Amino acid sequence: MEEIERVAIYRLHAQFCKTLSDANRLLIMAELVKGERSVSELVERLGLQQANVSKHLALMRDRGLVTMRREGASAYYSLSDARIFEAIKMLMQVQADQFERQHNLANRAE
Amino acid sequence: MEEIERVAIYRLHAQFCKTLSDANRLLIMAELVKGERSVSELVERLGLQQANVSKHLALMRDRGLVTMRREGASAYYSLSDARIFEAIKMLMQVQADQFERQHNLANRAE
DNA sequence: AGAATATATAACTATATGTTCATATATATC
DNA sequence: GATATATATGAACATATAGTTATATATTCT
Repeated sequence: MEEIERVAIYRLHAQFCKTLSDANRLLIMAELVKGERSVSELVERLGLQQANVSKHLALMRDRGLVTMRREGASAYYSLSDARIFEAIKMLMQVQADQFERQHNLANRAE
Repeated sequence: MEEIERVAIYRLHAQFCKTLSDANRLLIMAELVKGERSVSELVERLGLQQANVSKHLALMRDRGLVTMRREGASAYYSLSDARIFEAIKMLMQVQADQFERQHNLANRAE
């Protein structure tokens, strides 16, 4: 693989990862992993502004993390691929393990 | 789990994910997954500025993604947990699959 | 001690991003 | 067709972040 192509791929993937790097978007995904939700359901459950939720969803849709289904005036969103939340969980576990390790070290130091 | 705590956890995790959301940092991690590297090795292989690499490494170290070992004047970095790159690979695969799916749809439409 | 090498950091600039408010668009209901 | 409801979007602002240049710190070698 050429170096230029390689860099381009990582640039693209960085943008994909950037979509995971906002707390509100992670909360939205944690909600969607339970099942399909409409915008207003997300607004109500997460206590965010409607415009804010719509914007996050538009971004996530652009980048292929969620899909949308229209039903009347409502828009129902779902995760496009279960592995996305699998990866998130895996990373959260790494972080949790590190936190615990640090905690143990701190205790042993007392 | 309380809602406030839940949000705090996702905020922390978002910061962790944010560390994955830069192309140069992903390139650094792709290099480190092959094995320990010094700063100058990374600078040479990736063609980035030394100050830039040092900054990214400092950030990654702060957030627990890499560990550092000093040897003389050199600093050797490695990934702190193999699962980090596993998660990255998983997400890249999701993206690759989506790309392929879109490509197939485009071909079928011709 | 002084020079050379390796890494880190501070200051600065440019750019990207999240949030909010206001408004637009689309669908359903009367 | 007018009104209400659901969602999307544009403008504006504040903030965060990446990259660069210059410099500081630390270590090795002579």
